[in-house]
Amino acid sequence: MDRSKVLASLSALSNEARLDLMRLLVVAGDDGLAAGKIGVELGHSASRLSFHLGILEQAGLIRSRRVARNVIYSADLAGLGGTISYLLRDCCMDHPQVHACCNPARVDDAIPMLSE
Amino acid sequence: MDRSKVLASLSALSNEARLDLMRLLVVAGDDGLAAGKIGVELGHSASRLSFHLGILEQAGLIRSRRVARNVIYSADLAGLGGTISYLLRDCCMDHPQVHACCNPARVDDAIPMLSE
DNA sequence: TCCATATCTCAACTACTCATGACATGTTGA
DNA sequence: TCAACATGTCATGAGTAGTTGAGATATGGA
Repeated sequence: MDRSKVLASLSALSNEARLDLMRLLVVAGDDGLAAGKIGVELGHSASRLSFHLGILEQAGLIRSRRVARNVIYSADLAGLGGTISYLLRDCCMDHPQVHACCNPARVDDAIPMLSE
Repeated sequence: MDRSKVLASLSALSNEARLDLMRLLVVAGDDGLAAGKIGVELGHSASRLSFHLGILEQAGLIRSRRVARNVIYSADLAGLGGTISYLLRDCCMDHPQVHACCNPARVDDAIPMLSE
């Protein structure tokens, strides 16, 4: 995953509406959700929703497919994972203290830290 | 870690200059680096550097301390870890496919995925 | 005290982000 | 074919981010 893509992903995730969108789509799983249903769920106008979905899709964090008259959106877990992975490896240099946070099963191996 | 803090962290990280800063400070370790040295290393003007350091510090991703006439900056690994942890847990709902990416030692346990 | 060094703050400007409403496009069923 | 529905695109305007250069503040040594 290249740097500009990671920057786009982080920028996409740094917005409350889009963070809500991501969570909703992760929960929805591979089946995804129709745009209209998402709008109702989150209380966004169609154009606002379309704007944010477009940013997430361009960042490679979600995917879309047309089914009849609906457009179904679903989370792209590889994109999400790739972004987090980049942060851990290329930005945090795989520092054990940072790694400990995302690997609950192995926290004891690492330096004591970060519970908030 | 609360949501607004995570949003601030993600926003802070979604900028090339600040991502460079973070990496530099993670590598520098607990000793940290003086602002002047960082500026030389990354080729930023003093005011530009101060601006970005301020954003990272406000987001809880770095810390500063004054030593003589220098201000020494160092990475706040707990802040960084907390942000990544939030993404994994509250946004990705601890999905195994996303988790796999940040736990090289246990990738085999998870669904095959994301190498790019 | 005075000067050089290190860093921060401020104003001004450009560029970008985001929300809104109007309109366009594409799809389905009568 | 036409109306209703689902979604996307566009123009606009407010607000915010980022860069620059000038100047302010703080520190240490002569």
